[in-house]
Amino acid sequence: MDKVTYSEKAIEILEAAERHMRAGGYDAVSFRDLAAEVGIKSSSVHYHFPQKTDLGVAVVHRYREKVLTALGGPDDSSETAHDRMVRLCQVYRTALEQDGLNCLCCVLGAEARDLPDTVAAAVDRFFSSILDWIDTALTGTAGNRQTGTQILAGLQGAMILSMATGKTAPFDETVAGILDGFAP
Amino acid sequence: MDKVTYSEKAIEILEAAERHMRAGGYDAVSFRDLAAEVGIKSSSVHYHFPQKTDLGVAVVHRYREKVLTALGGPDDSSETAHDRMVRLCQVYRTALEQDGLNCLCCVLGAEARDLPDTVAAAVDRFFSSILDWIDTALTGTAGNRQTGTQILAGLQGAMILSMATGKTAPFDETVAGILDGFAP
DNA sequence: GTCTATAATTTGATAGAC
DNA sequence: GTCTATCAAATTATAGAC
Repeated sequence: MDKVTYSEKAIEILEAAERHMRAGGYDAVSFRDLAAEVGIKSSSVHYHFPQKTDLGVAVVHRYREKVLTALGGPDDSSETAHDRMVRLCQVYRTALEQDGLNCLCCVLGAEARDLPDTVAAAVDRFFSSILDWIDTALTGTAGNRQTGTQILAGLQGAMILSMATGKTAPFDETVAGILDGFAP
Repeated sequence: MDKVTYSEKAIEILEAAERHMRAGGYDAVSFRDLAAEVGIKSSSVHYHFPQKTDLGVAVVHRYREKVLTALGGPDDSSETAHDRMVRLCQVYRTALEQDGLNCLCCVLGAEARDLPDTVAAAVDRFFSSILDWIDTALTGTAGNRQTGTQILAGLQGAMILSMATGKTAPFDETVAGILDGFAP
């Protein structure tokens, strides 16, 4: 697979870049700010990630792996589809409540038209992977790709409303509606 | 009311700024680019909108009024709640298909944490106004504020998925799910 | 790996003439 | 209202020493 390993310092840079991107988008990341946060100079950040697009792609790929890991397997037969959707919603809620930050690909997806092509492609791949996960998680239910799209759209939109209003209520209300679709 | 009138040139600037913001967010707008697009110099743009935050707030307010106008009255008694929700979805779809651009407040809401306070407040007001419209439009049905939040979240998230994947299918599939909730 | 130094460009913003 | 001219700051990025 295309697993990549990073030095400790590179990981510090990736984490800082992710925070800034989730708060303000691709343009909210600056090499100088990142450098100051991890205690080096901006030219040293370029050593780890030559171009900003390299950093952007790496952040999105890493975020994708982190989310998929947090989601766990979508095909554990001891679970119901409802269990899995609860977990999906929980992963998003933790991101919102614990970090106080948006989903990375919610922010980048919104400004996708202006993103460098390689970064936009990584964002596209993120959504594709999450939809695949949901697809498998819903196997054997009335769920199909369309249901998965509706669920994912609801989660992304719910995050926007919560970030824009500064309240968690919109997110929770939307999630309640999503999970109701799986109640008996 | 707080209606504001603008000169023709100011309107040209507002329209250009809206396009850039809907494509790439607040930082995608530059006074020099706007100036070139409307055929004047950047210092002349500052004459119309002294600070960038002034421009940002004006764009959001103007967008809100345009969307509310496009939505029309939410309390026409000759319509059903379903009719009104179809119109709401149609307004969003037109924005996506005709302009090829995201909803302005979907982009700005996603990066709300890093926006200047006055701009973030304008985005908050936009969502509040749309939720009020939906609230009224659903009067007399099982609809309440929570249902409205779910519908609005679905629309915003659907736009993100469609912009990020470059396809309209995710939007249409999500809208179909939303409108199904009002079918007999 | 990290540094200093620097280049080339872009940004928001202002002063003052016309 | 628009212009020229300018500023201070920030941006991505590179060259070369240690």
